[in-house]
Parts: sequence; C-alpha cells; structure tokens
Amino acid sequence: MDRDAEVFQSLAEPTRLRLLNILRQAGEVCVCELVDALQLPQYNVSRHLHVLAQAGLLEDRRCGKWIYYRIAKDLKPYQRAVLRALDELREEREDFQQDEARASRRLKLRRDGACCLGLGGLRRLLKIREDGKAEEVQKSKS
Amino acid sequence: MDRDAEVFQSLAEPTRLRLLNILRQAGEVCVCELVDALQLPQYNVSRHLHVLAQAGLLEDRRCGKWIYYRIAKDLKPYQRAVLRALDELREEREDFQQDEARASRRLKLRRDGACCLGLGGLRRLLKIREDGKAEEVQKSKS
DNA sequence: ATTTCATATGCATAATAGCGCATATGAGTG
DNA sequence: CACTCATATGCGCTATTATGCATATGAAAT
Repeated sequence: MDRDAEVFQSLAEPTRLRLLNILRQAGEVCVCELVDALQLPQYNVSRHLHVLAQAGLLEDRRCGKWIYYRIAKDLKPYQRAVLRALDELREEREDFQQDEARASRRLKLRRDGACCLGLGGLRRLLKIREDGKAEEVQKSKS
Repeated sequence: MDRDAEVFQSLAEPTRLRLLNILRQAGEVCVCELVDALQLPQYNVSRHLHVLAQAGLLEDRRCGKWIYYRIAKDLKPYQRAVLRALDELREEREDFQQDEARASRRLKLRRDGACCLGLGGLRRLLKIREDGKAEEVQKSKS
C-alpha cells in the first residue's frame, strides 16, 4: 500500500473519524479523555490512535502517566486539505457534535486538579455510565 | 461501516487514487481508456471503478458498448473538499502526472472515429506494449 | 518494593478486501 | 443467429483489519 493511500485508509473507520474530529476541535487530548468522550474500551481507542499516528496524522506527547495526542504539526498540504474537509462533514453529523459535547464536558474537569482522574470516580463525576445513560444526562444538562 | 467512512475507504487504495486523479483532470472517461492509461487488467480497473461508484464518488453513463465514468455531480460538500485535496496530492506525485500523460495521449485518439477501438489495433496505434515500451514512446513524442 | 494508574500490545478469531482467472452480460455487427 | 467487443462479476485464494480479552510496559504514589 501507498504511503498516501495509507492516510486515507486511516480515515476509513468511523471511530477514527470521531477521534480526529474531537482532536481538531479540542486540540491536545489525552487517551483517557478520549475514552470517556467516545465511550469505547481503552484498548480500542488506543489502537485507533496508533493507526492514525502511523499514518502520520497524529503525534503524541508523554507527560507523566498520561499521553496526549494532537493533530501532527508537519502535515503535507494535501493532508491538511483532507482534514479540513472534516469541518464540512461535521456540519451534517450530529453524532460528531455529541462527541464534542462529551469531550468538552470532560475537558472542563482538567481544572479540578490532575488531568486524568481514576475512571470510576471520574465517571461518577461526569454521570457517564456504561449502560448508555449518557444521553439522558446530556438532555438534563442542556 | 459508516457511509462516510466508506467514502474514505474507497480512497484507501493506490489504483483508485490514480483513477480519481485521471477522472478529475480528464472529465468523462470510458473504462478501456482508463485501462490503457493505467496499464492494468480490465477486471481490475472495472472493480475499482465499481467501489468508487458504490461510495458515491463516481457515476457512469452507458453509451453503446462503452461505459463512461465521471466524478459524480451531486457530491456532498465534504466529499468535494476531499477530492479537492487530490489536487495538492497531485503536485507531489510524478506517477499521477505520468498517468495523466498516458490518459491524455489515449483520449486524443477519440477523434479517429470510435471511442474505443479494439485493444490490439489501438495499442499498436499508441505503441503501448505490455513489455513496458510505453515510456520509450513517450520520450520520443515529447 | 509494592501498588496503582494510564496506556500499549500479543494473541486468537472473525470479518473484509484485493487479485487472478474464467465466464457472464449486454450491446453492436456481419 | 453467430460473433465480437466492452464491461462486469462469481469464485477461490491470500492478505489485511478490527475486536475482545488478557497482559505487558512504564511512570508515579505509598
């Protein structure tokens, strides 16, 4: 496979599009925050981030126990153009905007001390449960 | 898989990127012309065109025995944006430009009567052989 | 040093994708 | 009708990919 085709390949997966969308909107985000925003297993998120990084679209920065991911700085022009296209995709994707809302609520907790709290306590704080009550909470908050 | 992720999936293959590039530069092109430009087996080109059409990026028009493919007219904004990114990719890909050169030479033959001549006679006309003499001819023509 | 926390990864499995070959389809031609 | 031509497609094969589970790594905290 082409190096360039690999870039498109990395975009050819729903979860990875969601990740890129959040990272484009929110800047530098660490894995556990992405896990909460997307509500997917950690190994799943981690693997997808790895694919995007391999393709050259993301870079990561270690900071203590946490690893922050962000859109790579040295993208080729065509890569920038492709990612810019995600802005237009975002317009028609409500689920992307819901992701952003969850990510945004999650990122606000950074103020409260450490970046990444324990998942248990944090989820309680966020009222995000695994049983899909996240939407319920979202409604009551908006 | 997402409908949108399917679009990126359709771009995640070198041959399909080459096809899109030619179609973007040359407009409406029929399958046998693409086969000559890319110098790949017909079933291969045909399948890849099908994938791109399924993703909604291409549409086809039958005209007698020939089938013309072109970039779809009713693309979504983000799809247009993604395809526009191919212009920037084209800048750094000499092989894309060679494809265009072959396609362009091939399309000039449309004047000589039918769109699609028999492959044998046509290749003789183009001096494109399977043994890789195409470059040789290209040099002598430029 | 042991434990905890955040993240990554090896492995097995299931699903998917591309390729080459042969052949089907469908439209003109003699 | 038989034939040719342009294109599409079914099949078997191999290669790649995503997923879930368990576990490894690596850094801080106790």
